[in-house]
Amino acid sequence: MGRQPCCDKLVVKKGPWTAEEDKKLINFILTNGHCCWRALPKLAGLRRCGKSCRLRWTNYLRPDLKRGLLSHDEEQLVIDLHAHLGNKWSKIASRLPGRTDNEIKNHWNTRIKKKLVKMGIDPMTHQPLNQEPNNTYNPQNLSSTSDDISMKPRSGSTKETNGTLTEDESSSTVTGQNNSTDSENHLLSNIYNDEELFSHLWSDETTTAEASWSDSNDGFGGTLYHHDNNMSGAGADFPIWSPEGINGNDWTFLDYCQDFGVHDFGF
DNA sequence: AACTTTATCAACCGCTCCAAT
DNA sequence: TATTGGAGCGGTTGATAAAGT
Repeated sequence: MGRQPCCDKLVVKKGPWTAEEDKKLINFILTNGHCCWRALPKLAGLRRCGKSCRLRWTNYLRPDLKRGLLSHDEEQLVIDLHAHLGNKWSKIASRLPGRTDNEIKNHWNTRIKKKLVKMGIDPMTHQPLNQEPNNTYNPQNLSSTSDDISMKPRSGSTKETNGTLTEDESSSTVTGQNNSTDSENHLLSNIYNDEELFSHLWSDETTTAEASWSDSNDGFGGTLYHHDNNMSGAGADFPIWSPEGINGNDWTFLDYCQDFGVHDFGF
């Protein structure tokens, strides 16, 4: 007996989500939470697969999402984390508040990968190209060739035990020029400079960001939403939310709701 | 201006993981 | 312990925009 498909492929709609569908999904989750993704589409009146709803929510509609291009520091952190974790995009994303695994994966494949190759670094091994993976990695060879990404030296071998990195990784630092905002820089530099905090971030325990999301998930009480000024392109047409309410708060979640009609969200 | 190529990103697919039974 | 089914993850695709010729 085969396994039942997650949804009736003949009934479910595919392709880009419409504003109307977004509205239904947001409205339902705000009101009821997402108890069961499989059952959600029917309950919410959507002709979508539960998986599709989950993806849409986690990658696009979630209120704590920070959209727009990754800042230099975020990019640097992704490279660093990728060197430790490999293509574990969800784990990497969990270290970058407001970023999704899909977003990071896309960014890696479309931008970072190319930059690293351009710099003569193998994106998969993080070793210089034309060099055996086991050979000693010498970051000084790279610093002169890197344009806007600098690779930090790997201290010791990459180790991960049950998802928790050992101490010599936790003390690693990220260097490089940046073009992100002062607040981001301050935040990130504090993280990097605080070994204890960084060590904590390496652990698999729930991060502060995740916790804050959890806190705000019960109807988003007390959560501040903001528009990320850095966003660009198509993303600018969609809601940009973050729980911290930093970086200039000129577009709130409620504004977005207003576009649909606040009443539609049950407020 | 028209066409082609390249880049980007939202969304889908199929698989694995893991909790419940 | 084995089975089942939901959730989540990573790879890939396809549509669209932007850049180049």
